[in-house]
Amino acid sequence: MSDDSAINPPARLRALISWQASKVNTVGSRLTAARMPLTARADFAVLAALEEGGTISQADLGRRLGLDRNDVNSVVNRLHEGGYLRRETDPTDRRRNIVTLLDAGRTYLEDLQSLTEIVQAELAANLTAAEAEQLRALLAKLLQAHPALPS
Amino acid sequence: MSDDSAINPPARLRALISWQASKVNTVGSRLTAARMPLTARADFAVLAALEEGGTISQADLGRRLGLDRNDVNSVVNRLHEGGYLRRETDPTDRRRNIVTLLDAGRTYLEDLQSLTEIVQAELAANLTAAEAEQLRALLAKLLQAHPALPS
DNA sequence: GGGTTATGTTGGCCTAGCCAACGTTGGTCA
DNA sequence: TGACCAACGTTGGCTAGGCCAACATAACCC
Repeated sequence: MSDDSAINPPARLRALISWQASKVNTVGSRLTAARMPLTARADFAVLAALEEGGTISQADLGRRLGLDRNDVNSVVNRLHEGGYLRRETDPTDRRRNIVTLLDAGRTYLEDLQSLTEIVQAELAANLTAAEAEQLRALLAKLLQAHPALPS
Repeated sequence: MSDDSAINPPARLRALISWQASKVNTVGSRLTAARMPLTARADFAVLAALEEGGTISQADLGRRLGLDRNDVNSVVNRLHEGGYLRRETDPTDRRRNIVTLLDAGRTYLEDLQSLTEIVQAELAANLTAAEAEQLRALLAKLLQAHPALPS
């Protein structure tokens, strides 16, 4: 079998955290796509932010999630059309749309949580629990030094 | 300053390796884009594979890099038009295009290597050298359990 | 009261990953 | 040998994601 040698990526790439992260991201997308529509990832992010943050504006959602305003907008549109959240203009600041999680959104969130946990387990299948925790800690520490949004 | 609390992503997301990897990938893209055109990443991958693997076919390139055949094709097109590599049909198997790195490709590769190292340092700015090495090892171990390509 | 800033919204661009289909070529096996 | 099957390169297209620009409205500041 020459599979192993053929599949091995070049050392110059294996040395790059950015390349590895890109590949982990790709594998995660594939595992996710096997269990839910890909757009459910963004849904999950917004729902989780609402569940944790309560009623917040779309702009705040974007800042917490590291998403652009217009991208938040399209996700909120989708979730609103699905009846998962309520969207109303903030009476104290009429520029803002404040968004509130509805009960349907909570159940949707928990459904996605279950599927997500399966995907995480598959993704980290080769790691012990301690290694997975270490990996999360290192990734978090790396991310801590960088802004969630470009500007 | 309510920045810290506002910027913090929800715990449900922080617990996901896939979400963290996606964010690291995004940050890496941003840092990369500040130093080179984004397409140079794919160039770098192909050039590195050629430098390490010698003369190989496009299909082999795809397998080593985890890229789809048509994506390899477009990168090879770009590099060929730039005069960085030679592309000829394999005399022993006329289905294949075998691709060879040229001198211009080597210098281009080294140029990208320099820029890439800067980006890696910026990306891992918050990690010690030991932590960065640990992170690379954990990501590699995670990736080991997954195929580079879907099918 | 005038300029600046934040917000939501629309529209668009590019990269990346993926899939389908086609013609060509090589391999298999009946 | 001939007929099917697999691999390859190539073209074309789809989706998601990250990003930017522009606009109107609304709040803020001095």
